[in-house]
Amino acid sequence: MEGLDRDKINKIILEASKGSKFYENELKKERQVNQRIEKMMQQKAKITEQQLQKAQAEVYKLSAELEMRRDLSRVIVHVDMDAFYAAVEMRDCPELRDKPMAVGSMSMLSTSNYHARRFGVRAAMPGFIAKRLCPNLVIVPTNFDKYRAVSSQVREIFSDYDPHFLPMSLDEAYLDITDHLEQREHWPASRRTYRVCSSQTVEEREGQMLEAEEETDNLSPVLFEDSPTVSPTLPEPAGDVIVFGTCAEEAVREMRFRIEQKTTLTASAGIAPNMMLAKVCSDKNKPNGQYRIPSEHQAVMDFTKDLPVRKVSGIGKVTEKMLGSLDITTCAQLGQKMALLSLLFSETSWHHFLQISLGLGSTHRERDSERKSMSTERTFSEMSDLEEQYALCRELCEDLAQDLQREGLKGKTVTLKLKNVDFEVRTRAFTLQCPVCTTEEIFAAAKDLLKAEVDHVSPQPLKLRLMGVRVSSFINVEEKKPLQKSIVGFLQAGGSDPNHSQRSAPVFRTVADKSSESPRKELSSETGEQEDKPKHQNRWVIDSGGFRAPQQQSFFQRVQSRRLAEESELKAREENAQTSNRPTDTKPVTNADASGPDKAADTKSSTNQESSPAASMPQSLTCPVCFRQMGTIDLTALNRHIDKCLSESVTGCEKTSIDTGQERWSDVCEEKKDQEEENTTSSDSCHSKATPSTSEGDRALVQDLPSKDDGEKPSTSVLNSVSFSTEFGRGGLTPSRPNHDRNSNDCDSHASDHLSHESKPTSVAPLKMNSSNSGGVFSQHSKGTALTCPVCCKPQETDDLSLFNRHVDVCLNQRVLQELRETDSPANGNTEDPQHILKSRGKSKRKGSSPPPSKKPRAVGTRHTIDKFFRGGSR
DNA sequence: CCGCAAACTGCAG
DNA sequence: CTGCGCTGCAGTTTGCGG
Repeated sequence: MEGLDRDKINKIILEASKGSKFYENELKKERQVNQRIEKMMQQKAKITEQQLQKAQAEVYKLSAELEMRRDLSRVIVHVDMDAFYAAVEMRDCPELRDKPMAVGSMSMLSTSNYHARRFGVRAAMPGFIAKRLCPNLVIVPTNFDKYRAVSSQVREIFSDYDPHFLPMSLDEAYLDITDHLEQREHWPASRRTYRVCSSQTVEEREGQMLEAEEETDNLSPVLFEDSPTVSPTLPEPAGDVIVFGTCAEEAVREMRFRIEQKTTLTASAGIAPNMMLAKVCSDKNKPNGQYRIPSEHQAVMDFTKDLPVRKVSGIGKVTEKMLGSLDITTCAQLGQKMALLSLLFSETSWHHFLQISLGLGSTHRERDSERKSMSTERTFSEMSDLEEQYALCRELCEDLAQDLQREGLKGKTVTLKLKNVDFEVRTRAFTLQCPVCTTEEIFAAAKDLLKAEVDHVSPQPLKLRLMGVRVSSFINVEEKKPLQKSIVGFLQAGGSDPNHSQRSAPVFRTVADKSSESPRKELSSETGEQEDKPKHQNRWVIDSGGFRAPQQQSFFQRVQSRRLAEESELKAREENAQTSNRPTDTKPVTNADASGPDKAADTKSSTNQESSPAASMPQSLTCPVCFRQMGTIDLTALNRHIDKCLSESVTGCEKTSIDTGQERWSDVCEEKKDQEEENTTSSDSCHSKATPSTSEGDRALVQDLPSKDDGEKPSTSVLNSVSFSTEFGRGGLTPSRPNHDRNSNDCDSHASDHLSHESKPTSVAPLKMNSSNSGGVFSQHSKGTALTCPVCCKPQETDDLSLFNRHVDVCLNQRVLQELRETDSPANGNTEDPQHILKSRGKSKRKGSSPPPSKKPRAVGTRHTIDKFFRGGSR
């Protein structure tokens, strides 16, 4: 069988890249790394024997501590599908089976089959280079829908062994099978018996068998050195029955067998006492093999001893090189040089190194982390035209805004990323006063950043090959929980209405992500605890079945929630794609449109802080009564709108007819939409559009209000209702309610966040209610059933749950307003500057989550910090 | 000195 | 014939202002 040797491969790759801009940049990066190493060596030269001894003592101490905490009680499995994308494509297209093929494009490959790997064709290699290595290479475009489908099949099997398994990607997951093994011990053989019933024909299976043998012959023997106990990888002829044992190896073998039966794809697995080792193990007998490190101290140390550091997840090319310059290539050497490393690297880094050298890793999941940023970027052929660049920037903002809104996120920091034709990357960031999520808001910031960069290089034009936009610093959604619990009682009282309680009482559940109801159904075991989510992301959602209070999750439980969220997100996306035409009120109206002429002048005239994107960027206001996003900062318009809302509240709920409300709103939106469309034609016009006229008196009122320019407290002279609305809207605490998006129930948490400050427990209810996909609260009702509002107890003439929920919102918010009017005057703290609240909150969050800054000069980025490992541990 | 934001880097999949 | 991705996280460095 043909193939290429390593030298030849390297030579071809070099020749293909040499002289290119990319290559030049690579060389430049390499020189930078070398400089880093040089600096490190200089430091090393200065280290005294005494320092080293002291450091050694510290290392010993920490090692002992870590050793004491070593947990060998868990059996962790890392499963990795073999050449996943390629394998799926080969399965579905038999002609590809005996050809070298890869999945991806001419510019980048995602993966390649084992056939192609013999030519040096690898993942993350550009297709055109792969073609030089292997001219016969077939490149198949990616088909993620297909991979997702297969992935979910595989995950179903995973959940039989660990319902809380942790998926890392479509083709990879960690499982904790400790509990499974305990149960399995007592299982009768019949429960571990599987019949080989493949949909494949015998010939097909034989063909596969041949291929497997073929590959085995051609690949390095080390790669295929299987664990002693591993049984033949391919199923026996049809009709046969396989009985798997009860030990860990047998359980994993059974799992792999089932995967292959179900998908005809093979997987590799690693079994070890922690995730770090399991991951390394899964690679050991790839493809279609498994390897186990027994849960014994000596076995772990034996394995770790000769393990190349590069094999460990988190040690990349640069770290490998830096360690290599200190003569460290294996984990044993890593351990021997820990004292030195502790003097040369940051605390975070050397702690990580120490863990690796001891063969330690996490044995359970850290708490589910929330998303920290969202971005989109695009590579293209050289672009120097300014107009084009701005247009692209806007396009990216648009895409990003859509994604943000889909997840109900708003962030304060906008980052622009640029890569020029020389592959030099620059990022420019700006942090706004208020969190944003709409196209116009993001673009307003991004275009200023772009302009700054254009100015910076002028008179030369910016020659770009990539542009990206990122939003981060999402508003804190924590600290809302107690209140959310308190709403339960309230809602239950309301929910006792026969109309929706008779079938099955509405149930509150906490979910990690808003839209996770549907996928949950697919899961095999539906125990209560497994659905409960960690505190910090509790959201109440109605479901059928019975009331469940939130509980702390243990171990891998959170993982499942994350997976559910992922899956549901996928679903949501698909749904979104199908319903491309949104109602007119969906698009949050742009801010730039709404900014008055004075604003425009502001941005253009000055260069100080005031003209920064934050200052020039108007924020969107949200009506505190009906919670609709105004899409404008025109306070006059908002006031008028609130007046209407309030006057309706006085006359009673039934008057706040959902229908009329919507009509009115869509009228407003039509207006705004027109403006927006006009504006999109020219990026410069963004600041030049004034909102619909305002009277002089109104204008005065507006100017009295706090602006993001000063961030001061609102003037006490403003009308009650206005200061209220300002607090809600400007502070970013009110959920922006994209009433358009059926999938978004998003921002409820933010609202309760706000209300928690107000100490108005009962008032929070409605926000939680409009969450679920189907419209929220009473998603249980059957078609045609009349719905009765739990607040005003009036039957609603609508079948549409989202409308109904909105009505409930309105009712409840009117209650809130009433209560606030009765008990709170602006003087007793309700007018506290929302900016201030946000800011202090942001602070406290960061404090909790970020490790102390390191003082060490040279450090390597490490993915897993020791803090993280400890967090889940006994400390 | 601290805290923060910005800019940049490394890493994984 | 050309020609090296996208997303997200975490960590480090630097400069600023209190």
